[in-house]
Amino acid sequence: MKRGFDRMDTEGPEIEGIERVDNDIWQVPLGYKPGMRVPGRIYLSDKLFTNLEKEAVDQVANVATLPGIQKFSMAMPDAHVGYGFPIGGVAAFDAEEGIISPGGVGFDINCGVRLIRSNLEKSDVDGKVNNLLDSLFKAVPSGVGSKSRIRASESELEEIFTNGSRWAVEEGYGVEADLTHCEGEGCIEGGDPSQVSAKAHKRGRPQLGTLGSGNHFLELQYVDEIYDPVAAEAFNLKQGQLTFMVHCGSRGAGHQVCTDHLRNLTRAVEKYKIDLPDKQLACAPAQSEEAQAYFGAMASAANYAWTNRQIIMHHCREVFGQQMNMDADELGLDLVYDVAHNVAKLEEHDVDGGKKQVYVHRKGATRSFPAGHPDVPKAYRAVGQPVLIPGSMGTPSYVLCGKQSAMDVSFGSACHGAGRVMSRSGAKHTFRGEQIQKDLSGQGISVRAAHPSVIAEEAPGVYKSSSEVVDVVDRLGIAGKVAKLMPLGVVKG
DNA sequence: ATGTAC
Repeated sequence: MKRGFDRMDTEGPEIEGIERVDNDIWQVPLGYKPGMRVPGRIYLSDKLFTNLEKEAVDQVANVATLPGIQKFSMAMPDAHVGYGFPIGGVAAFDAEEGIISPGGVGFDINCGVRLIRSNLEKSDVDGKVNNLLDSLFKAVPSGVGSKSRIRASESELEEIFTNGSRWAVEEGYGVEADLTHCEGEGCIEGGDPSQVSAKAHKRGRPQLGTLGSGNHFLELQYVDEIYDPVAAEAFNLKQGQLTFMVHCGSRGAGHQVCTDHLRNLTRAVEKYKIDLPDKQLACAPAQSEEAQAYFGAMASAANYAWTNRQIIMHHCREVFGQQMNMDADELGLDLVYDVAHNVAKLEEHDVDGGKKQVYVHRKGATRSFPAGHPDVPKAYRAVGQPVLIPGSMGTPSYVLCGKQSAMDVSFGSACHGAGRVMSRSGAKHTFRGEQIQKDLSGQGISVRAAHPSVIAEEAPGVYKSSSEVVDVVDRLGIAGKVAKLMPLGVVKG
């Protein structure tokens, strides 16, 4: 196997000081680093353990030192090193005594995934995949700095930042059911456009309905396997069915929000005299002006991301209509669900035998609420929320459903994807985009990309096995496998 | 992830 050149590729068989406490559960004990207020927990199989970076474990321990952290500083099986907090990290902080930190959310605020089902079967697109991909590639601007034809006015942008994807539906980019089939109905309450800088407004205005770059994609897929027939029926999924996935985030607007507020919260660390093991953990007391300003801006960026995915989905539906020569009812391109992978949310959880309000930071982690939870859409209340896990390019994606254990062990959270094992720079040295594209084509998977280098950076070999990651959360009962989706064609940013 | 460094 080809290998890259940087430390992310080194296989570390032993990480001193961490302990296995159960199958797939590793503990970072209080003594691992000074100042830890709670232990760390890393949910990981033996096999994935060989890819675990020591620096990611150190980050789990660093997060455990933050004021007001509850139960454990956690990392999902797809964890790897991130800015301050690990990607794949989950941490909940007391809403009164705790902190809020942009590092716990990441730069791509509400990077997330939506899944669309259809009345079509795989065979219905035989010989049409390439035309569909070409049209999708044209309909959704992609790549770094891409812009759309939509120009939201200042008042429209403020509405999007405040209320999320409802604006898009009211403007005709979708239907009411798209909102009820979306995490939080496409909105985090508390979005505050006045905390979003003029620069972030300016970057966001021309980017509604654009895909972006990196691991973001549009994917034509089919249901290859059903694991849980009851949940699959609730989600309106069946064997052989054509599905469609959108993976993207808040583009330049979210990035700018993170940049702006990191600067502000770095100053707040001194003001509130918070002792940090790593400057990248910049944060402020949850109820402070600075933390609430960040939260309002972060919620705005999250709302922008949901609107972005809503508009992208609408344009893709139009493409399907034209290419398949079918109307909306015939196509049945209904939104199954949309999940955020990078957000902080104010939620109620059971802690120490009582209910508590906490700011749950999920950075590369999916909410995974179980059956019966009031925040699960009514249509899915009997089985749990859909948990959408995109594969890396050319590998399967998974649909899971939220399970009760998630509420007990991970503040209602599960993994979010495969997780990188090689950096982008390593990947560009190791792979050539044209060759990867050819290899995938040989497997029956067509790829379109804004630039070949993106294909190299996102080559299947730079990610862990999504199947292995998903199996860990399934075994732990954090989320249960419902269906496996295989790619037919991909549009990369 | 990102007007891919300020």
